[in-house]
Formats: sequence, C-alpha cells, structure tokens
Amino acid sequence: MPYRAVVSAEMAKLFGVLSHPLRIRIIEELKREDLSVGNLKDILGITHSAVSQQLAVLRSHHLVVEMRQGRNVFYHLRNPKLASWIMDGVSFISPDASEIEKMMSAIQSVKTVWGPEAKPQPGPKKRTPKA
Amino acid sequence: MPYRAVVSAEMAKLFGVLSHPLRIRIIEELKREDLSVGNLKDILGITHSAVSQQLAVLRSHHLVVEMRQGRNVFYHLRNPKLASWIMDGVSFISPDASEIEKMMSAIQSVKTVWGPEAKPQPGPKKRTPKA
DNA sequence: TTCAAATGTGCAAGAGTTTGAATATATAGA
DNA sequence: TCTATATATTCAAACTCTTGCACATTTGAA
Repeated sequence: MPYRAVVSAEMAKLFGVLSHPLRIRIIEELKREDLSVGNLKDILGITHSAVSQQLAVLRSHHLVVEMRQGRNVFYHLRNPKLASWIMDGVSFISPDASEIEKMMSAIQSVKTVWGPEAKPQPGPKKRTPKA
Repeated sequence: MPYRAVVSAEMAKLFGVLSHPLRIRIIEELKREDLSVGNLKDILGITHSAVSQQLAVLRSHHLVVEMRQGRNVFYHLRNPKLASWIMDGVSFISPDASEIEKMMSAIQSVKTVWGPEAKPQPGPKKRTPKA
C-alpha cells in the first residue's frame, strides 16, 4: 500500500477520534489537569457511562493514559501538545454566516480559557469531588 | 449554549469532515496545485462520482473553493495552511505500541501503591495508616 | 482476619441517528 | 448532440446515548 494512503488512513482515524464534541472537551479539560471519570462527569454534566465510553475511545487510540489511585482512575494527556494543536485548528472552522459573530466571540473566549499553554503537571491534583 | 460547547461542536464538525482518507488525500494534493475532478479521479484511482461526493463535503464546509475553466471545474484550497496543520497532526497518530502505554500506566499505578512515601492522595479521603 | 456495603468505573445490548459506497439520473458547458 | 460534474436514492455499516449489570477498591464491622 502506498505510504500516502497509509498516512491518510491513520490521520483519518485520528480525526475520527476527535470528531466528537465531548472528546474535544475532555482533551481540553485534561490539558489543565488530570481528572477522573467522576470529575469529568460533573464538569461536562453527562452520565458517568457516557464519560467512560468517550474515554475508552481516547484510550484505545492512546491519546490519554490512565492512572489508578485508590478507587479513582485519573486520566492524563499522553501528549499535551495535542490540545494546543487542536486549538490551532479553530482558524479553519467556518460557521454559518448568521452565526459568525457569536462564533467569533466564543472563539475568543475559549482561547483565553483553553489558551496557548498550560503549566506542566507532575501528577494528578486534587479536585474537590463534590459539595 | 456555553461558548466551550459551541467551539467544541464546531471543531468536532471540522474533524468529522477530515475523518476520511480520501478527503485528506484531496487536501494534500490540492496543496501542490489546483486540480479538477478528472485529475483527482486519476490520481486517487477512484470513480469521478466518489471524487465529486468527497469534494461536496469539503465544499459545504468551505475548505475548498471551485473555479470553473471551460468544461472543467478546478478546486483550490481556501486556506493553504490547512494542509500544513493536518500534517502537523501526524505526531499524534499512534501506531500499535499499545504495550508501552499500558506499562507506563501500570508503573504509575504501582508507584502510588508501593511508592516511597504516602503523598496526599487525590481521593475522597486520604488514609494515614498503611497496612 | 473475614465479610459485606458503598463508591468509582467498565462493559454489553438496545433503539435511534448518521455516514459511505454504488448505481442511476440530472444539469451545465462545448 | 457529447463530455464533465453534480445530485438523488438505496442499503448496509458505524456511531452514540441510555439502561442495567459486573468488577475492583476501600471502608467499617464482626
């Protein structure tokens, strides 16, 4: 098989993994700090099962790695540059003309939150679980 | 809708458009020069209908623009940086080296359990005594 | 120690939705 | 007309969410 087809197929798989809003949000949240399924469930406001399934997709493609600590499993970005690379891609999105203004301000907002760089993390940090 | 969800959804759409080997190949070929459906049909070795279908997807998301010349329609990358950005993503594809990550996460897990000293654990409770 | 409950996580099966390939048909220009 | 593209239809496959249950770990009690 020609190398072009091989690389295109691999890249297509990667893009397929990233072609889901929740998976993108998970990656961007993991850029800030390592999080457990329970943490992500609260942050994203979805069921633990949905979080687990999306994490399974990311895990199966080795974009995240899991680290068990007690009864929690903390997830961690294998390559933190992935989150930055994804954000670089916002230059190429083209919303409908009617929504351009909303999109532009939304992009500005995420840039400040999911901004250019995150500080390195030695290990999972404690995020107050609840209450 | 919160801006994070808006941008994540738009990015997911973009990734969805790119999650097909032929569409990636088309983009990379268009980086070199503008091409017609017939050109791409020969280069990719597929039917003109398949080429047209994939181009329609790229067109609907404004990643390519069409320019008619005589009876041919030449396609052109709207933002040439797109092809470069896609190629930057090859750093994140993971050819089957799954054993390495499993081992790394296993080592991390062991460190937390058999580790030298009981650091504050990111669980709901931390346990002082160790069995 | 041994046992059972509580919590966090993963997995399987279902329905509903989306996507891709192939064929056929339609449109536009020479 | 003929040629180059585009679109529509069809069916099969893949995706996602929800529900329910199973497994692993910790805690507390016997």
